[in-house]
Amino acid sequence: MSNEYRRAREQKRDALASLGVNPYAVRTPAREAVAGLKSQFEDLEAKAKTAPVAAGAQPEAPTLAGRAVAGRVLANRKMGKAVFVDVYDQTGKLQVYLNAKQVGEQAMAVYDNLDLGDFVWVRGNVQRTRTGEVTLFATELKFLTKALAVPPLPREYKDEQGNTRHATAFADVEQRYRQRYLDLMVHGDVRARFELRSKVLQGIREFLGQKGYLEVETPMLHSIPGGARARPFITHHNALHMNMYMRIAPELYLKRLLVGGFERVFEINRNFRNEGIDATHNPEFTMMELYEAYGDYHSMMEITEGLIRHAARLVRSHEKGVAPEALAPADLVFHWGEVVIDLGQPFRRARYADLLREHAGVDLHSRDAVRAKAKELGLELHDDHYKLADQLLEATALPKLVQPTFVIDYPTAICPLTKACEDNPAICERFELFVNAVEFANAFSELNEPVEQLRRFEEQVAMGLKTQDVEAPKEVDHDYVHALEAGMPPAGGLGVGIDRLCMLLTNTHTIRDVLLFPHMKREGHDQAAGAKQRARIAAETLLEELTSPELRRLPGFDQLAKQFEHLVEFSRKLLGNPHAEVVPPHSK
RNA sequence: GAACCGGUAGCUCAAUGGUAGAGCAGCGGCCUUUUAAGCCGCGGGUUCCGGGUUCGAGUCCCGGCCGGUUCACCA
Repeated sequence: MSNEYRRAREQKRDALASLGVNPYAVRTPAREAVAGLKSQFEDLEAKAKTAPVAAGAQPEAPTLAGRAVAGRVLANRKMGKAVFVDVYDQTGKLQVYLNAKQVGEQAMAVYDNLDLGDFVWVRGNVQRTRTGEVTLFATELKFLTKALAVPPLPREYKDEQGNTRHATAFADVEQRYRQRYLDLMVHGDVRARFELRSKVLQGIREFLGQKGYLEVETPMLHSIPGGARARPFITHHNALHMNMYMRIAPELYLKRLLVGGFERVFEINRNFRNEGIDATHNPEFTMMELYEAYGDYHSMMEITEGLIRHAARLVRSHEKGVAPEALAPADLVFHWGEVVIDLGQPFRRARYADLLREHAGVDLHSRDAVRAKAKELGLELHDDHYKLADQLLEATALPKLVQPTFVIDYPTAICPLTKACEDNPAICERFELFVNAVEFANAFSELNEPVEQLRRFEEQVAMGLKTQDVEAPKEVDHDYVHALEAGMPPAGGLGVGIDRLCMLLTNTHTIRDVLLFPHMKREGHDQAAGAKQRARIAAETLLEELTSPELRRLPGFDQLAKQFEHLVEFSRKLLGNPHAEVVPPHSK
């Protein structure tokens, strides 16, 4: 039985309590980080080696006396009355030697109730053992926390050639995502990747801060979803009696700030899109968006390049343990799966229409040529000419874009928020950055003409209604148009997918590996249970709506209410007679 | 949404249709500088779930759940 393990640990927990030891200690005495302690010891050794020794005198073994560390015990080697345990903290592993003579009988009684996975604090003298391991010889032991579950054990060892090897522990990909805490506990490389992710974010904030950008937070709950083309998550605000949408993009709010007088703003936060999950998509993903008054898509290209390069520097500097200034140009070469990406080189710029001509052999504006080529390639034939052209570009040119490439000058027809080029209204000032065919950034010279913006919004809504497009906006954000009427300076705007950037900079091939807690289907929750849950929420929502006075006043309400009585009755049966769950919340 | 692959002890993995095993971890014992410590002994299983075929199913068949990969869709 799996309970066997837990039972043994519970018994030890109780044994600790009867020894007068709190198995979940409240306070931890002062301590040092393992890595710092180890390097201090090595410095001491280096000094001892060069220090002159008096003739005939025995050189003393270098010792750091009375030092303490705290961490999780993940290995236990018992050697008669001597014991070696490996204590891990965030910075590394330290071997600890325990012996009744030095640490005392009481502490050894505590040790007897120690399991792998428990947390301890130890104080003692740091020395090297005869086998060469830096070791803390404990004189004090304090028990900190009992782990009732058995941890998966890290297996790191030296092979015959003396190389450090890792044996697989906790290899089930699914469980590693679901129980990321165990994955992190066991896999140092996973922790390292998330440290690098933090560096990427730090790098971006640093870079933008230096350029005078203000970091802001705009709403995550929107009453009208906008700023991108995507299906939103819908939620409901009880007190306000209104539906709300998890934001699909912060764009329209950030541009309101330009109207308000901020000239450089950025936001790093999640966007939510109700779409499928795969190697490059998670329902919530982190986006950096910035807006620069008096900028345009040219200034956005410069800042994109600078930003990515700066983040890359910080990542490499952290990996190599050297200052960013000390990095060589070759350090900005990143291996990403099969390909090698040089982020030190200036990014290529290529016109949309030129790429289409080069790789598909067609003119962007020629309906017949685009359609014929798409047909030839067996693409789904979209009615909309420029959408079809976009698919054609995606199928032909994008896979060829391995090194960072700004694809510039998009057709205006597929860019509702972008300013058209002055000399050609069919083309607009937008770019997307591709690396190895993956979209990394999207930017444009922002459309700031209220009348034109309203026209495009209305066209989108009308088109969406006509084509039953679930992703098309359902409503025009009139307040945004009002904001533009108040006057927004010419501006450049940029969005960078942070998760994908982290994938590139950490040589990772699925977005789940750069997300601490990627979304997964619920376990042990079958379709029937899921359907019941949804039905209950639907019933509750409807019941709440029925209590609203506005609805009661509408003609036909009585009939609706009567019909609903039946629905409630059936619901009760269906949901297993949970009376309490289907009683109208405000019914009187 | 489709195809393929996978799910066995706490962890990593075995097991031609024929009594479900090993290493680590656990429990008991020996060992005072080990390090994937070692040695002796002992426990440990809803083989993802539900059906079916069979004298007999971890294994074969059908359905379902969860995951991975590729494709499609999406941006």
